[in-house]
Amino acid sequence: MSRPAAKVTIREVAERAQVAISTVSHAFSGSRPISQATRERVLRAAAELGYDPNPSARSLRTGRSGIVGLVLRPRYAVTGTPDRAETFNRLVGSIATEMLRRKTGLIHVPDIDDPSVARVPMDGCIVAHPYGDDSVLTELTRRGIPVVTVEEDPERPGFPWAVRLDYPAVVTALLDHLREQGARRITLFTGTEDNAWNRRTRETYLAWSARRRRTPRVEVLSEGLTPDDAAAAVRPLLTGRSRPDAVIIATSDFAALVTRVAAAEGLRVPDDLMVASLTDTEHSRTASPPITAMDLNHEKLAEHAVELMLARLSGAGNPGNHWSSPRCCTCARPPGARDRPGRTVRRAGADRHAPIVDASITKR
Amino acid sequence: MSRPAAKVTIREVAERAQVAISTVSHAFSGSRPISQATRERVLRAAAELGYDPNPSARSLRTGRSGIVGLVLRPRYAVTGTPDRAETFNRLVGSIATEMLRRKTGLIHVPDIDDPSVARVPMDGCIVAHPYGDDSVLTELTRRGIPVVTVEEDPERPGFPWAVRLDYPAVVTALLDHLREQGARRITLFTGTEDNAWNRRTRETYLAWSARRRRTPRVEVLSEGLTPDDAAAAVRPLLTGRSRPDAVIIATSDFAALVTRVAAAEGLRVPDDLMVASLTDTEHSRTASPPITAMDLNHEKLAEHAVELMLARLSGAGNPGNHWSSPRCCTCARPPGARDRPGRTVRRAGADRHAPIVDASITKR
DNA sequence: CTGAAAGCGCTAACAG
DNA sequence: CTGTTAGCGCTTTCAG
Repeated sequence: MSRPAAKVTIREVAERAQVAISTVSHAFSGSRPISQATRERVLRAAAELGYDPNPSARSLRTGRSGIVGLVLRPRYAVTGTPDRAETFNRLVGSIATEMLRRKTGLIHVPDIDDPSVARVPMDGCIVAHPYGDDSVLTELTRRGIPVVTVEEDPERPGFPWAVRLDYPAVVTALLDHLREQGARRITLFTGTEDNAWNRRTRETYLAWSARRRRTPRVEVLSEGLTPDDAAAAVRPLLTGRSRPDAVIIATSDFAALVTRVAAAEGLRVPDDLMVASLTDTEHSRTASPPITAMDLNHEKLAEHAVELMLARLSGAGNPGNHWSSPRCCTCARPPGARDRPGRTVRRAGADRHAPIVDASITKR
Repeated sequence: MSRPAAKVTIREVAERAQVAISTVSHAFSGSRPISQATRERVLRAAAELGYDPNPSARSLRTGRSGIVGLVLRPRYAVTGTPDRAETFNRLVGSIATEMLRRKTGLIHVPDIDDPSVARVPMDGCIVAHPYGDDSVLTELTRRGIPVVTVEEDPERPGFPWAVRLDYPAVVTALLDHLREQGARRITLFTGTEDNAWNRRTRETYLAWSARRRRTPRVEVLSEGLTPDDAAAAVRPLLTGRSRPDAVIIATSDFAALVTRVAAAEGLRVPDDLMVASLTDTEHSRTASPPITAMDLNHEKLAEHAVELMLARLSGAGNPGNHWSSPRCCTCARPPGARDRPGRTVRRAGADRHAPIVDASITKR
């Protein structure tokens, strides 16, 4: 019982149970008929010795580890502000929880680009928020590791194993909301991270502006800026004769910062300046004055990404065929397509795509 | 370059480079002298073939995987309320971030008790918030896997590889704060989870009550209760002639709930009833009326747990000897001991213990 | 400095 | 139904 924890192998179990090692193996896996008597003898011997199968040996032999990797791409997600940490934590927590439910190991993959870092045994890998033409996707593909992404790599529009967010719908709703509140000149402060989040939101903003015959105004604000630098960059853009009466700021911590800058400039929020952000965090939820925010719905993204990964690993040839939970998704809609509110559009070939998750906006 | 991602082995690299496979191995590991010419030939062959060492084969051979496991014990942390999720996410996120910094793989271990679930290759395992006489600790120890815990198993007080929280100091501070605000009858609502959090806070409450010559009043509220059941259980205890003028409720979501129950009973918070919680979440931070809360300081716990784990894996015989970051810790203080504010106590043998992290309270 | 060979512990043919 | 055996891909002696 309280044996000194020496690692006991299948061979010792076989000896003690007086059977061949293959019998022990099969007694556990059930992959071939074993007489009741033998099975019991084996299991008892194993229990007495405290046998525990060596996962590396098993993986080496079978070629599978039963482990899924996770890589979170955004540079500023890990280091950085509490807001970024919150976003990171929410996604990681959701994926971990979902994997736990599925009783499958999830491993945070350390530095896939650094050759000096030890490789990790994974059957597949979830890559969250990839960049355009993402190098990690390239590398994993080269290694032959099946990948599922949370949000698409914007340079790989045809990649079918991506869970997408429906940006056009939600960003349009956000813009319409601001407009209904009286906004006439909306400036978008976008980030420098080249991912779907920045790209799609910008595209949607431009398309909306064109449709509404408004002059778009896009400013770039690096996610890596210090609060002071960000404030300094934003300040001159909030004043002057053509100043905006509403701003959309990608990162929520910068959004909170903008409200302070505005106050310092004598602008009242939201009367003189409405502020909205493209990610929802505690900051945006509790800011005073209030900040309207887009919720990326990490929990749903995670749930679907995990489901998609497991489907892919169990041999699904393409995402659509084996997809089982179209609940919150509009799977029929090809990426980029927009449908009218309340209307479901079905198109040929659409079932070859992974689902699109609905984001939402919280109006404040 | 864009080879069809067939897994290439060390043998093929050896063939292409016209060397023995052991030479290839050593060319990568640098564990024996290799001539410059051969090394280059090997590395080029590897690059051309897209060689990627098989981690399972390596682990099988070396006996180490370079991966650390993570198990989060509290039953209600994963499923359950948003508050629990936040607590879970914060801890998981912090540990993941810290492990990433250390370029070491972190794996969420699925269901260690369930024999049908595939084992996972880990060199060590971090167990967060273990129960008293925790079965997972027992099992891991039996398997000979080095363990570090976040908070101690209350039934294993001598276990040195535990990062502890300084409950006496912070809970006493919390009680003193309530008392200074005028609280005369403080009731503690404790949970049913048998872990350090519940035990230590209760002990401290009882000790404080004895010291202050107050009659302690402890009520038990299972963490698994639905909000409705929790409300129903709490309601009668808030009223009556000997009703408390302050309550400390372990879980913050129940704390928020108590404020609602109190309001429904016509009690004003905090005038008629002060409310404090033993964990800090967005709920407690933003509740109105305000909730004083204890912050478990997950980030620091995580940082220290990871550091301790890596120290243990690199052969540290005991925690104290290899401990390098006593910044926020009062390592000299044996578990349970209290020192006077602003005074550092050093005791013999204290360096054999892992650090004690300071929690804090946020007064609201 | 390099090669040959022995396994790490397990699974999956293939024989009985 | 059970036993024997050949490796999975790698590291590490031990010889040259």
